[in-house]
Amino acid sequence: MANIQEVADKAGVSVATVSRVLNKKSSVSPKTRVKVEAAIKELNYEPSMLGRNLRNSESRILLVLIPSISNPFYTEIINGIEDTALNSNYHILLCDTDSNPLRENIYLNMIKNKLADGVISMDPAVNKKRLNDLAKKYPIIQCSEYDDAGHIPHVTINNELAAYRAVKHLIMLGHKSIALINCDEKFLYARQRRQGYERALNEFDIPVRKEWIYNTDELLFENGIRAMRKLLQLETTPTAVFAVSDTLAIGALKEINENGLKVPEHIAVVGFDKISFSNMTNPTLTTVSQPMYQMGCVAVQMLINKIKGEDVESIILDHELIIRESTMG
Amino acid sequence: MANIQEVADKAGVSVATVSRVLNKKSSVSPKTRVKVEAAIKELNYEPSMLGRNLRNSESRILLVLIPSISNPFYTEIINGIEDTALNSNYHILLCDTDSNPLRENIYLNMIKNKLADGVISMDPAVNKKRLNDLAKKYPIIQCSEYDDAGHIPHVTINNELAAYRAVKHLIMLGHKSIALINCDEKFLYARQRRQGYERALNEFDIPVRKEWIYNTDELLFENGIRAMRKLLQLETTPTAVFAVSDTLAIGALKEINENGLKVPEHIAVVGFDKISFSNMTNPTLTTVSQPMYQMGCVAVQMLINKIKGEDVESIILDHELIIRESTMG
DNA sequence: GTGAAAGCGCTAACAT
DNA sequence: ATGTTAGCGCTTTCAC
Repeated sequence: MANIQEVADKAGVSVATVSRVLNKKSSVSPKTRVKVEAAIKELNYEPSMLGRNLRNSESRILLVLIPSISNPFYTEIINGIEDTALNSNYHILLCDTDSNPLRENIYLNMIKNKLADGVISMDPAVNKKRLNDLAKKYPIIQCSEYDDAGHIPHVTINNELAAYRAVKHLIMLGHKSIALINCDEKFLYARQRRQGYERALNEFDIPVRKEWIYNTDELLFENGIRAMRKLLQLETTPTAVFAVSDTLAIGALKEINENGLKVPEHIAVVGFDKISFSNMTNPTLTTVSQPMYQMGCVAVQMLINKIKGEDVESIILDHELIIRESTMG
Repeated sequence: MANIQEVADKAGVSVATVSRVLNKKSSVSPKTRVKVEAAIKELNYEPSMLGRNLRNSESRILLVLIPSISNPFYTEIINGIEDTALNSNYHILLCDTDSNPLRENIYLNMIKNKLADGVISMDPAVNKKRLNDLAKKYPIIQCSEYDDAGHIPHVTINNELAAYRAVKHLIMLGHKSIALINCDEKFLYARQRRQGYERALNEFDIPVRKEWIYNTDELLFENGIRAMRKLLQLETTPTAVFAVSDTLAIGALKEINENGLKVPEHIAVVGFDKISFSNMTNPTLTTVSQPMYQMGCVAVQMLINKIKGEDVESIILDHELIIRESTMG
C-alpha cells in the first residue's frame, strides 16, 4: 500500500500538501490539487487511519456496552446509535458484556488504551463504581439504565410513570388482582417500575400482595415461564400480570396457554419494550413502547458533545402504552 | 495520560526496557522489572494502542458484516465470533450493512484504511464483485452465505441437504401438498434450499407446483404473513409449509391461526434456524438447527489464520432437524 | 500557496 | 540485560 510520501513524490509536492488535499481544510491551488488527486488515483492510495489516529490522538471509535446482544430490546437502540455515529464519522464497537465483570473490564480498558474515544453504557449490571471513576476522566453516557446516585449524563424514560400507566390500564379494565413479574431489584429500572406498580394500586386502594410480586434473575423467556408457573400455583391467582419486559411477558403468555387458560379472558398480560416479536404472539401483546431508535441517536449526540468537551445534561424521553389483544381481546 | 517515556524516566531506564516489560517477550532482570512495574503503577500508565498499532501496522480489529442486527439468526453467530476473537486478542466491529451498498462501502473501506485487519461477511446481499476484488489483497472469510462462483473461503452448512431433510420429514408424515416459502432466489442459500425441496418431492414422485412456491423480499415476520395469506387464497391449499427461516415460519403460523386453522392438524409448518423464539410459539416450531455459535468460532479462526498468511480451506458444518409441535402435534 | 520538520507513542534492530 | 535510535503514516506549526 502506498503511503502519503509516495503520493507526494509522484505528484511532485510535499507531504504537507497531500495532507491538505486530503483534509480539504486549508487552501491548495487548483493546479496542485489536480496533480495530487491524479497521483492518489494512480497509486490507489488510501490514507492510513493508524497514522492519522495517532497523530490526532483519537480513534473515532465509540464503545457501546450491552448486557446481551440476544435481547431484542437493544437492537433498535443500536440502529439509532449506528446511524448517528456514522453520520458524525464515528464507528461503534459493540460490546456484549454478558453482564460479566471480566469481559466488561476488557472492554472498558479500551478507552484507557485510546482505542475508544467514549462509551455508551446500557448494561444495568455494570460496575457502577468503576464506571463513575472512569467518567471523571473519560466521556461516558448511560443509555436506558443509569445510576441515580452517580453523576454520569443519561438518556432514559420515566420508568415509574410508564409502569404506573400500564398498571392503571389494567385497573381501568376492572382488574384488582394484578401480579408483577419484575427483574432483580438491584437494577434501578426494576425498582422504579415496582414503584409505579405500587403507586397505581395504592391510588385505587388495592392492597399490594407480596406473593403476587415475582422477581427474576434475567429477562429471558424461560424466566417468564417460571414466574407464571409460580403465580398459577398460588391459592388465589391474579387476573392480570404486568411483566417488566416483553420477553418475560411472552414466557408468561406461553405458560398461561399451557395451562389451558385464555388471554385476556382469564388472565390479562402487559409487557414492556414493544420488541418486534410482541406483535407476532397470539394474542398480540399490550406493551409499553420506548423510543428506542431515538434513544440511541440522542445517546450518541450527547457522547459526541461530551467528547468535544461540552457540558451535557441528562434527557428523559417519552414513552407510550400500546394497547393490543392481551388486555383487550 | 502518561506515556512510555515518562515511565522510563521515572523508573530510570530506557523506553526499550519499558516496552520489554510491557510485552513480556525478551528478558528483563527481575530488579528492573520491579522498578518499571512500580513506575507504571505510580503513573497509572496505560499503553496507547494508537502508537502500538501504528508501529505494528495492525488494528487488531475484525470487521463483521451482517445485513441486519435485528435478525435473531445472527446473534448466536456473533456470540461465537466475539468469544473467539476476544480470546485471540482481537476486537470486532459489528457492521449492520442494512444490505445497503453505500453503508457496505463505508465499512469495507475500513480495511483499506487499516482500521480493520480482516472481514467476516455474512451479508447475502453483499456486492460479490467488490468482495472478491478486496479478497485478493485483504483477508476475508464468508460465513453462512457465500459466493459459489468466487474464491473466498467460507464456513457454512449444506443448505440443499438440510432443506431436503426438512421436506422429506413432511413427506414421511404423509404430506403431499407442501408449499415453500422462500426468500429471493438471488441469494445462493435460497436457490440451494429450493433445490433440496424439489429433490425431496421428486424422490417421492410428487409434482412441483409453481403456485406453492412463494418468494419473499426479506425474512421478516410480515413477509411470512403475506406469503401465507397468498397460499391460503389458492383454490387448493397446501397441507404443509416449509419456510426458509423461522421468522417467516412464525409469520405463517400467525396467519394460519388468524384464519381459524390449526397447526399441525390443518397445516404443518417447518422453519429454519432455530432462533430462540422458535420455542416460544404456540405450537412450538419444527426447524433446522444450524451450529451458529460454532460457525462464528470457526469463521474467526479461519480469518485469523488468513491474516497470518496461512492457506485456508472452506468448511461445511453439520445441521440438525429439530422436530417439535408444528409438525407433530 | 507550499515546503521543511517536529512529533504523536510505540517496537525492534542493532549496539553495547 | 539494557540503551540508542530509526521509523510506522500522518497532521500541523512555522517559515518563506
